[in-house]
Amino acid sequence: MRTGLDTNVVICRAAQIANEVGIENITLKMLADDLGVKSPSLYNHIEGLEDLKNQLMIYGWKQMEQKIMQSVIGISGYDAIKAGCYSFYEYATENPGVFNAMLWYNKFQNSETIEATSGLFSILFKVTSSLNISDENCNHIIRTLRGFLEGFSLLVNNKAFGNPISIEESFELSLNVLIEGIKTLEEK
Amino acid sequence: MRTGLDTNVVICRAAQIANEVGIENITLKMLADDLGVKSPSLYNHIEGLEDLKNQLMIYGWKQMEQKIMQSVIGISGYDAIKAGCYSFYEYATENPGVFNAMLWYNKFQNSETIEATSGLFSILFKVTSSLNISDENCNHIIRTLRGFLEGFSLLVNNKAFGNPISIEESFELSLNVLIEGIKTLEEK
DNA sequence: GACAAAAACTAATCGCATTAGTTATAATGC
DNA sequence: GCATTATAACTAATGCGATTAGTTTTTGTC
Repeated sequence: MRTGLDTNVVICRAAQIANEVGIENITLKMLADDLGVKSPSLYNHIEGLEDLKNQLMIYGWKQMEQKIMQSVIGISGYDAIKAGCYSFYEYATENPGVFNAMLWYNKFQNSETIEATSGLFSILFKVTSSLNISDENCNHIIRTLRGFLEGFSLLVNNKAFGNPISIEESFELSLNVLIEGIKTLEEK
Repeated sequence: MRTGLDTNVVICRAAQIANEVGIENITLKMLADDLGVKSPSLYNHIEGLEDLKNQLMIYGWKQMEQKIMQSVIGISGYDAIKAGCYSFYEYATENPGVFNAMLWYNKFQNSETIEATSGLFSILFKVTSSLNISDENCNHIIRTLRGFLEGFSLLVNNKAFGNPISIEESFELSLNVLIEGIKTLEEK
């Protein structure tokens, strides 16, 4: 029987499953069953489990890039930073499994990985460059934001925030704190 | 032959191995071989692989708590925040495998997990409470800092920072940005 | 309609986690 | 010192999922 799979379908379905069960629990058997196929058949489309996770990572970064890019259109300065950060956070928390893959395999390793995130960086750099801040400090700030966004999103996904105060408020306040801090780097 | 293992020895050795090969690559066989024992024997000391990783998480949080606590003795205010953050960062980057376990299993789930991190929070809360900031905002700020520290450390461990500017400088600047931002929350 | 390529399949291998049941060693009570 | 008991190791066996090899079936092309 010919099911008509291709790599794209496999990755997309895997993304959904990863979001449901967590990237660490996904198996090829599970994915194959879901697609109505035996697990060895998947090897026609992917190279194995590791490859699948890698592709999920790239898939995620590309999707996130799209989302952030769109959210930033037509705005600039700190508003743009805020909008971009919100998009990041939303994507990360709406797609926890894929986001974990993005974090886990977030190594600066091969050209494909670099390509997957380079678009995102160029957006960030364009946005921060419009402020009165030196290029070098822009690079530092991008790292600050990446760190915060990845860490905060991971904590939310892990339900690591125990006490009952609002997570949304924490995120909003965090962004304000960061932005106020960044303002002190502006050169007059 | 009686090797004289106990749970503590097993966890400590596992921590070292995790730091060397990564938490996702550790196997009971590897650990057993290293300890000069067959893998079923480990079940006398731990309940299985999942249990091991959980215990590594708790082990890590306790160690980090010690380190942070000591680094904060005798200082207060923003200096204490900075010192604590540096301790976090150092522990996380010097113990990448254990730190990954800490992140992975960082769910707010059972009493043991809560206990493992509660000491850390009470330190953080004491430090932030000495500032002129409302309790609610202190809680938000702690989340901000947690997010940043976990995310930044993870990025460093994953070697995710491609461009050649100094990571140490980025960390230092990030802390300054955060602190300047936090200052704007002070009530006069 | 014949042929080549692609995509599915079945069967088999391998490694590791885990369980069951056994043996040996240490610790305890007498 | 000796019997008893608990503990920690062992061997043997099971099971599951990833992966590989080799086969069959389908699809598209000439």
